[in-house]
Amino acid sequence: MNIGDVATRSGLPAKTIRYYEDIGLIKPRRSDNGYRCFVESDLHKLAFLGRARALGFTIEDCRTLMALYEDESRASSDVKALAEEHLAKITGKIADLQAMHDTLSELVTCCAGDERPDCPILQDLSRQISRTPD
Amino acid sequence: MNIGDVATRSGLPAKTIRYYEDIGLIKPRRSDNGYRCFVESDLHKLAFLGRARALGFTIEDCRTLMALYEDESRASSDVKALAEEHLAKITGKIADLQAMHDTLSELVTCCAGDERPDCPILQDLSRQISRTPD
DNA sequence: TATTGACCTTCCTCTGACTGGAACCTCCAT
DNA sequence: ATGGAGGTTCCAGTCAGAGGAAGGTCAATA
Repeated sequence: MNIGDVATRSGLPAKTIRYYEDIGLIKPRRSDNGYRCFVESDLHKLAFLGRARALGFTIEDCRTLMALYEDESRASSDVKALAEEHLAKITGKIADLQAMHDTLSELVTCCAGDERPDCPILQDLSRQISRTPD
Repeated sequence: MNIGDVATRSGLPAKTIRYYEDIGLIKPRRSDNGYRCFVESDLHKLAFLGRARALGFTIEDCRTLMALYEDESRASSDVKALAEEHLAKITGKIADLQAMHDTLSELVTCCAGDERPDCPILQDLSRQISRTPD
């Protein structure tokens, strides 16, 4: 298989696949003409990577996950620990975004959104900061 | 005020303040010794930027918000539109993260997390992808 | 006066995970 | 012979700074 076929079947852009080879996540063979020559196991790895990335794992996490996947003697606790750590990060991000959302949506609700300049959004952003006491 | 004072009072790192000058968000004067010389209005702008960034607005959004803030004849609808656009992006990100969270937390729940290699997380990541039909 | 240490300056590189583009090569069909 | 669709490498850019090196400045102290 050439890279185009693998891109189609894995759903990953060819650029991304080349990048994954660059950073050592996959090691496809080469044909005599220099083209990358993918076999089913390469495709399988790429699909694995694609799904792990879709779950928000970093590339380094993916590297670890692949290593665990290929290690027949792994302990599932190692996988679970990695996933839980990642889950905690996701939870944190959601909380951050939710806080932004809440603040912003309240400001948006308060803003008339008409042709006048008065705007609670700008007012909030420009709140006076505490001065140093004289 | 030197940059250290402004950093303390605005809560922004000095590096960030220099960067904001670099990209033209602020234009502090210089003292004879070459030091940046900040006045209250610079501090006010930095606080504005800090809050806008804390709400997740991009730097370019911040640039626009500052321009609107300084434009006495702005229409609040312009501010509101920008905020609503940003709010929609936040909402989208939350949904994406929530989907990851849901999937991942289910997988984590299903994983025994012991010394055995069997792991539903890895199983899910390595699901066979559909083959091209023969 | 010399020196210390805190503070300031610019400049350069690095981050993550790609994406876009240029310049060039290869294959297959016409 | 040519055209177009694929493939290749390499370089630069993204975003919003962070980290660090090399050096200048200032105020206080010995």
